[in-house]
Amino acid sequence: MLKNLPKTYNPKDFEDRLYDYWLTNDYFKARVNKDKEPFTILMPPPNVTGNLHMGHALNNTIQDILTRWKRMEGYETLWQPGTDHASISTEARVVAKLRKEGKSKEELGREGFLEEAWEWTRLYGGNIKNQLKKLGVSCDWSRDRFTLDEDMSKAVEEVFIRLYKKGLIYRGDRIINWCPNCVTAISDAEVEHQDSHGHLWYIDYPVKDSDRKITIATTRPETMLGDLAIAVNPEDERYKDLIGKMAILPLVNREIPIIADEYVDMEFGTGAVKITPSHDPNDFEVGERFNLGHLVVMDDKGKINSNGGKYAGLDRFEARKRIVEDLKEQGYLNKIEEHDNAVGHCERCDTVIEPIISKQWFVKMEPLAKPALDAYYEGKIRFIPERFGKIYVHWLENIKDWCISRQLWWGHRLPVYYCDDCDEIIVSRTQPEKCNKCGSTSLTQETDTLDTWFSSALWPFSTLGWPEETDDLKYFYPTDVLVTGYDIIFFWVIRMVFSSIEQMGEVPFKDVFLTGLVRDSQGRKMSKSLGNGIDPLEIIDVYGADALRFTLVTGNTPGNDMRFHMEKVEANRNFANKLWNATRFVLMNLDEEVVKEEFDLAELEEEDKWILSRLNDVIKNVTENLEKYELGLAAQKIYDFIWDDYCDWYIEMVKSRLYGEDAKSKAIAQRVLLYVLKDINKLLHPFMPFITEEIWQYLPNTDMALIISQWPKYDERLEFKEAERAIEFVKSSIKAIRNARAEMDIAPSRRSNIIFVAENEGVKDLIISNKRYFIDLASAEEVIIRESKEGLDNSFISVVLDKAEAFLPLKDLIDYEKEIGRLEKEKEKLEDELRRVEGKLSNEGFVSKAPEKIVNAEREKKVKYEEMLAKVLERLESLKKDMVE
RNA sequence: GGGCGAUUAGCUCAGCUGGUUAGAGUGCCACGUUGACAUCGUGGAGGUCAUUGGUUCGAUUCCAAUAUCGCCCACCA
Repeated sequence: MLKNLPKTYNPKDFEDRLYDYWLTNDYFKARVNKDKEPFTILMPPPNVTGNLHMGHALNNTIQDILTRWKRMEGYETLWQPGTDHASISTEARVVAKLRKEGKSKEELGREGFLEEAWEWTRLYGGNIKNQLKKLGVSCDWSRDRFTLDEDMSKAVEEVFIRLYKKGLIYRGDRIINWCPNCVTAISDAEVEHQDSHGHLWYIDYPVKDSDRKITIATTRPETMLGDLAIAVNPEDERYKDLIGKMAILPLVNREIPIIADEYVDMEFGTGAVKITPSHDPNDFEVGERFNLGHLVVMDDKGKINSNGGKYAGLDRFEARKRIVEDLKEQGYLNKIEEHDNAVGHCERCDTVIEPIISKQWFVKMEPLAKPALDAYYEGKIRFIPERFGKIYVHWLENIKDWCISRQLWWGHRLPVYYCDDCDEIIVSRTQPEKCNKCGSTSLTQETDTLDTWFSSALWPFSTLGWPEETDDLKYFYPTDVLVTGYDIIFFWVIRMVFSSIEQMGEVPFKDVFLTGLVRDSQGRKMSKSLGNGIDPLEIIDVYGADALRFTLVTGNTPGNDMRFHMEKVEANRNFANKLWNATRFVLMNLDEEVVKEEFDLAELEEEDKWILSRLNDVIKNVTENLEKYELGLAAQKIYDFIWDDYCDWYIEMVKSRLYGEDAKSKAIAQRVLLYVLKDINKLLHPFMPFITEEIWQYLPNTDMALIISQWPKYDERLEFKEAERAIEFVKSSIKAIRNARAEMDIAPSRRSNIIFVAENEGVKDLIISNKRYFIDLASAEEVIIRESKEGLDNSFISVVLDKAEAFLPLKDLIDYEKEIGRLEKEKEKLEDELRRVEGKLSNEGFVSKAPEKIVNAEREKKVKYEEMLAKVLERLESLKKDMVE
């Protein structure tokens, strides 16, 4: 006797156990194997101290589906996991923790602080990995990497040094984005522009040796402390005579020149603009052109520094208020206008960014961007969906140099040493003994660390052992597909592309599958501050990982945001339950001895052929969908096949055989049931790995784990188009009969004879050979075939079918009015259809230009509808006549 | 200021290269305790596929414009 499944589907009973089972059997492990094609996916490394959120759940589910599917297809699959040190974020959290303890970063010093940070990482670092495991991810944990691992760091240094030697990394004074809260420079990508309602302050600057004034407009009046000029457009008639004169900076009484530069827009404001080279990127450029020099008036915390005179020490926003007050008081404030503009905010802490001149390290982007663009144009990189290619191109075409130095400690320290005596810069992996210029032995290492994305940009090859030429690297690189959120294209995707092309000479991945955002049920972004986040782990706890996974991939297309509804998770849990119970049913009806043999093609009955043929189709379509990354469609097809075809029809059709006396027929049914069930579990496995593996363990004749079983293949011997047509006829007839009965309020339990009158021998045979289904599924007492309609009067319900008519003798129940109503409805439906078809066919253009196949199909429909309509009309007339009498 | 996406049943969404009686889940209504499943079964109601043009024999599907919502990019002080 076969062991059967527990009575209720309870994912908690087996999900963790199966994950351990897969792990201990090394099924996730990838090895260089020359006999197989490799398939590689890089997991976007989550923040090491982070927690699993729906975004992770979504993209890791997708990656796992692809990985499991490819593994079953026979590829040597590597899904490379790892975590990211997330410098700014982690450092901020450690700093916050220290603050709570009354300590500060500075007190502890660099080493002490790093110890704390490592401790923190050890404490929380495992969380996200364990959470991912709950989801069922089949990545190779034996290859787990952390961006601060020694070999990862080695790769980082190597790339830094190479780029420096090539002149692609430089140090310089540039306007960068400064976050006064994080106290570090950040890159352009890390700045978020937010529209805000602000003001435009018009300030009068007196012109020296004149009674004239020149009025400028500014959104940041506090920066006037650092003004080094006023600029006007050279073509501007209003100011031509002032060019070359000096203006007097109000409040500080410093003299600044009035200069002319094309950059000034005559239409905006007053056409005159204050130039603050140290606090504005445009002004910086003007300053360079005119050699204005620099004057920084703010410190790293966003406070006015000693160059700000009496305002020194004030926070920038406080200073703004005071300066405006003072200007007003002293009569310099001309007017204030409402003004909307986009203000840069720190992507991580939401603080208003301060553009400020600062000495930082940069990657020269132009030479790196070019090959990355070419790769795209040459089709070496493909985006799914395609539209994101435009975003990629646009960013690369407008790229600016990448500021990579951060004033943080948690991260990769720049491999840079400065000579204390001659300021020589030495880039070296280890501390040089002496300065190679002046010979001084007094050298200091750069204190800055690198942007976190500098290290994750190398992930595609650093994880495979680069710069060593490892076998892994040769075999698994380049990777096949990257699955990530569209919000990370600039941060990560692009940087991996140019870094990989530069170092490896080849793109890091062929396809980029972009996911959308998972929103809450009201369409809002899930966020901590709103408190509307849904914890994937709680969902898994209640409904199981399979239900969650299925929810995340169905009814969703790449790159589109989705809303998360609990009802959907529930529906998918129900689906799992359905499969569970279908399996229970099958198992309790299998004879172990019987199913040891496979079914014989010659002995198949009609519905066997039908389900096998349908399965064959599903295999083909699902595989095609997966190849095109149409995961949602693939999932839907499997779902429909299992629920509709297998459970609702095939199992129901086969029941009488299982309970019947015909041993041979019964045996075949058992074998087909099992055969199809096995393939169902295979097809569903990538999507719902746990329940399918669990079921697999109970199925007879399975000698290995489902996870490493072979993906089903389309088999042309199992294509039975004729049987499909036959069963489709049976199904639609049963539905029509059920429908008629329901509309006539006849309880399903009340059986009645069904009398068929067929129009030709073929249909007649079809009905005879499928008799039993009408008994089992359409509440037939007995199925009777008659040659003509004679005697089938109005005491019978008439169900008009294609090329046949069914009659249900329900004399005592029949309600003429109801029956007329039902047939009227049928009539209208047919008439509508007929009108549509006739409209088409009477269209000259359609008949002459449309493909013959389409035209013929319409012609067939026309005949069919006409025939059916005639029958309906005949019946209606007869009924109405009867009514009158 | 540029670019992009969405608009299909009450709700959430599929619908891939133009031809289907436009689908699913959920919700709603009616019926159902048949030996896998009430986390179920059977049936039903519910859509002029945002609007307007265009291409075409034929448009939910392709093109253009409009409207509404949303997103991304951008140094107009």
